[in-house]
Amino acid sequence: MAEDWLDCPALGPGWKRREVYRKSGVTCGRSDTYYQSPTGDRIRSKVELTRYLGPACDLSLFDFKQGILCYPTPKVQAVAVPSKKRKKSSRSAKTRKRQVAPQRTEVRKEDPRDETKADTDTAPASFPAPGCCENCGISFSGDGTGRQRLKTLCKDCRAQRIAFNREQRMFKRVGCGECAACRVTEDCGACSTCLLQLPHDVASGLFCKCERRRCLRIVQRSRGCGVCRGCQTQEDCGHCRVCLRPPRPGLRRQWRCVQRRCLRGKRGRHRGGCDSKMAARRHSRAQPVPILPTPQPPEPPEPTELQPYTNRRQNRKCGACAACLRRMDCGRCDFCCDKPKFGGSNQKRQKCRWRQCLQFAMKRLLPSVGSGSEEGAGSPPLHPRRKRPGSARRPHLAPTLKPPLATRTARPGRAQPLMKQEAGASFVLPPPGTDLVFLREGASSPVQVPGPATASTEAPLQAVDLCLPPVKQEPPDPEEGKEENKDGCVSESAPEEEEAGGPGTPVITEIFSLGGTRFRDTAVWLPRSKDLKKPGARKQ
DNA sequence: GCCAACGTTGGC
DNA sequence: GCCAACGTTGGC
Repeated sequence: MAEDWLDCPALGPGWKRREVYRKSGVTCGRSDTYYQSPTGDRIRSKVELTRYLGPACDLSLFDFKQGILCYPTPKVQAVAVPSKKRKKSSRSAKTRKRQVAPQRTEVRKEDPRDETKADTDTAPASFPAPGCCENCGISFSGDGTGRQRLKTLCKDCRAQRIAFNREQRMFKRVGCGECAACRVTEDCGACSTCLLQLPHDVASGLFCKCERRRCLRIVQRSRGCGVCRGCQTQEDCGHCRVCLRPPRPGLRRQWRCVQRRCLRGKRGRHRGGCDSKMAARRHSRAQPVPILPTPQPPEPPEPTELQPYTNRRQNRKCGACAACLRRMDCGRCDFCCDKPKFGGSNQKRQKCRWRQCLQFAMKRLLPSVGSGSEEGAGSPPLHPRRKRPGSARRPHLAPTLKPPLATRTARPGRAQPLMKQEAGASFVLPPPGTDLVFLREGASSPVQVPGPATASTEAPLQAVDLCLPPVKQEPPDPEEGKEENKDGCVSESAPEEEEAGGPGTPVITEIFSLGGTRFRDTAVWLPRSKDLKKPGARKQ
């Protein structure tokens, strides 16, 4: 990837340009031109470039597609080039940039202020000295990679890390083929995976193998590899953002010093597992596994298809639910805030949470829900923005569409059957300006608004008006109890992750969007929804 | 497993 | 040309 970037002297030193030809789709062959600033920012259009450089830069002579100046007058040179050169050393350029994108929080390492002040609030303190590899410590010059997390590694270490990760994924998918576990050919029939009859979807990368057949070469994260620089560091550095972070009252989690985090992965995996959840499940299996009372065999996953756009892209819109019918971005959710039109930095690039199709989200969560019975589920979208005649299904489903998601995330016996029962009817449109989420009493999860008949006749449904701005009310730290309380291990996650999914995120869509795998969060806010009908009830 | 980041593509 | 947002990937 980095090899594709070519210097673009027209914009000044450090600017790079890349031309990418679309390899598939209806626009196959079309080329897109991207630029990369000396600080690593990606620019996709002339508008963005103008926005990036600020109004002082006159780009009228700059041919964005070609990356050249039509008239190499000193005007553009005088403005564009020096301004970018100064960007590293002057404050004005950066200030200008922030005026354009006020929410941009990325901190560029070249800012000399970073060198003079220990700005651990903004600067990623995990970065070693500028230009030094986090792993081996050698100094290296950036090669233009856009990945922030890879920027801390030199080329060799990065390649090593990526190769290692790929290998681990492969082990998770198909195993090494050599270890004892991989040589086991039959399921044990007694582990939780076998008992739950989770689909053994090896080909799609799902980790639903019988626990005794999981590759032994999968590295467990919670221990560390023990050999990398991070693992071998014995003492906290005392100056990273974790060490400098003042203790927060009530926050039980402890963070591992940035300099002591494993740089590879973790070693010494438990037998047959790759993550803490699996480990927890195995731990709970220490006692003889009781014979479950005839577990309900999961319904065979039906084909979960909204209308695909293309071979590669899938239509995520049913066109009928309230979210699909919503025309305007809320402008408040995190995805909206990320959008350039709202002043964001365009990093997440996701649809407004309030506009993310509920039907699609349901299907992602519960693939068997409403299939075939709901317009939008098996029929073409009502308002297909992206249609692709004759498009074929993807060869395999996207990871978030895979069946075990439901069995993994849904609360067994409660939410899933309920949602199965109710999906399939059309949605009730909320009154203009409002978004309604219906909650069935006793349900462990929010239920999409069912059809009018169901909604009106089937008591007791409760409508919770989430009038905009639908702001998550003081969400309990989802991190707490998620990692820390599981085993008391010191988490390696960065402190800022606590603020993930910050305020302003619509509750319902946060659960359903982005993979729709936050069912666990329903446990967090469900009681709150109950509280709504019981004023005075204790807030969780 | 989950999420953030971002490459990529559809369509206006 | 530009934007919206889908889909993949690296990291935690």
